[in-house]
Amino acid sequence: MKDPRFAEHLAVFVDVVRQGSFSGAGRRRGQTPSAIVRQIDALEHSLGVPLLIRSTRALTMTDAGERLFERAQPLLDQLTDTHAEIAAFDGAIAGTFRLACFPTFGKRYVIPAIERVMAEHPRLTIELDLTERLADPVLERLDAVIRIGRLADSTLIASKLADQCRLLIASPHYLARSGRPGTAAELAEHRLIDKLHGADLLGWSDVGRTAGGAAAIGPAVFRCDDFEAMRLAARAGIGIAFLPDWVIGTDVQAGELIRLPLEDEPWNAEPSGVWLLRALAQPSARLRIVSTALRETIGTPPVWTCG
Amino acid sequence: MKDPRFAEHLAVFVDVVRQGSFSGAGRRRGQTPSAIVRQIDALEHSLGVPLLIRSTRALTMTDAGERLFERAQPLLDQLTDTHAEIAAFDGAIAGTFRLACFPTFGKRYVIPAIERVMAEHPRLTIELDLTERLADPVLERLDAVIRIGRLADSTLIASKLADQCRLLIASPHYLARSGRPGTAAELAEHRLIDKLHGADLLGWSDVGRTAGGAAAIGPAVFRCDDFEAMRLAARAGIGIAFLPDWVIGTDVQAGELIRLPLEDEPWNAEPSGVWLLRALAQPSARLRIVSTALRETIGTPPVWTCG
DNA sequence: CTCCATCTTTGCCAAATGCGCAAAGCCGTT
DNA sequence: AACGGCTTTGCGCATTTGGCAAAGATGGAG
Repeated sequence: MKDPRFAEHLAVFVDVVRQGSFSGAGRRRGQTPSAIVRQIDALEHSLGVPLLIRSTRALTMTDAGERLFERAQPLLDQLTDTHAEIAAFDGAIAGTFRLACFPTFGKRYVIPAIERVMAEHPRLTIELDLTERLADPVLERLDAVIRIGRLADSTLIASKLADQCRLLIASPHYLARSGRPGTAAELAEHRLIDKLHGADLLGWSDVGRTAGGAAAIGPAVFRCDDFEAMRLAARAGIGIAFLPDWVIGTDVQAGELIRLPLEDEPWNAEPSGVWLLRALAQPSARLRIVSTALRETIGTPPVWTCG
Repeated sequence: MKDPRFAEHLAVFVDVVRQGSFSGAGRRRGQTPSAIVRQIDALEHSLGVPLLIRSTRALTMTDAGERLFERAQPLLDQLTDTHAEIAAFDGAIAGTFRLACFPTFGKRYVIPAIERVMAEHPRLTIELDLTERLADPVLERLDAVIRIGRLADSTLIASKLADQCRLLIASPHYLARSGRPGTAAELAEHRLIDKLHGADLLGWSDVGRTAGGAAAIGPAVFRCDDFEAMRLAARAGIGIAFLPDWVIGTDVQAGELIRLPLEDEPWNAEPSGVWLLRALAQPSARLRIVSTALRETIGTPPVWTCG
């Protein structure tokens, strides 16, 4: 075909129509409006007919554009399905797998899992994005992201890697020195370790809220954006921390940190977990292998679980 | 989809399988084997599985490759058909139309036709390749080529623009000075005008062959690769020329050149013509417009026809 | 009516990509 | 063993792509 980039530009065109603007499509794709405009110009030039009638506030399709839009989605779906079908072959795993997750989880569990996968599949390469942000697999062209906590509704497909709980914990010598709180209200008299710029799914507000009445939170004397640092601060006796069990579960098991199960921990009443999220319905062979390795590394029940 | 170039590389993959080698696919596409290899590498990397088992003599597909090959052709056909369907909308003609033809034909008939088309469609742009070569529309990414004479079988789709004949002609004063040959054999005693590096479909050998026995060809005293120059040489009385009627038809009509219909011109026994050839089954809107303009410029019967 | 926010467009330029070239090595045939 | 034609890959260069910034358009809010 004369225009090898036809399918590529077609997908851009569909995004423009769906989003209603070049700017919207650009945000969706992580590109500037000028880049989008140029790709649509290339498509129109290749076809020799205009597809869109533009103004700065309204974008409408021509007859040709409407016809193309009708035809485009099934075509793009078939391309996507075919890509996924072939990518699911696992005779010989190669290529790049891109994953985003929280830094602490990544260092603790993902890297060990991936070490093993790469040993077994030398031609596989990994790009691991350790970030506190909620990465978007579609926008950032990731194969998967690991999300922790409760999931917001989205078009992403989730598979559960493990359960998780959030634990109130302190070191034994902190408790010996400052007393052991018996209720959530008593936390007001204690020194707390807080997350500096945490994601929405973590934070003391859950403890305050589920204990009833006004949040009874004491002063945060140590704030940091890194789970690992918070764990070390807790072990050092700086204060009481509120952390996921995958961060401190093994310290609790070892007696280095003491769990404070105040009021039966209502913040764990609803199920919560560690999830692997992907955009495509059909998992690629790489994703299945990485998923399996993660589950094996995490264990069943997870290695961080406290009785 | 993660790989925007998937469809593009898919088409390359299909060519590689069809041609049986990277080198063959490269020749088909006008690219070097290294460029083809890289595109296949990109495809395999994107899919994460090998598609081809390579050696320097044999290229075989893996299971994944076979499956992809099965799926690819219908997909690529649908893309091509969709492109063609949309390109056939002629609400507003724009884009580039690429055409190749012989220089003399181009200057005499194509440029006047295209002048008119571009006046009517200001957003249309034309790339006109005036060449003595037989241009390949697929390889050179042309919308169409004009071929003259009898057509070799090919996958190209031909529509006839006009009939053509080849004529033996000389100027009146050449004939007055050198005598008028009555048979093909008598040409041996005359001075001839020949084409320097002509294409297969033109040349004195046809005159010699159809007149029976050994070719009775006189000395070529003027050789040139340009039809227009040959026409001017004939008018100047340099010798006898053997040219298509679209080159010298109007000179014969005006009496400036005399047609020599030796032995009922057996070289015109089989039909011959001027053809517009394209690669795609469905003509684009641009092609229809250019085709119509060419027919109108050439006329019915052609303006060059001699009674 | 004015202002503002957000859009599209386009020239310019930097960054990224793709490809040709050339060389090395492989492989089947002669 | 030699040869022809293949694949592969490093390198350099040309081309393409896309971000930036500025200009102008447009609808809604005040």
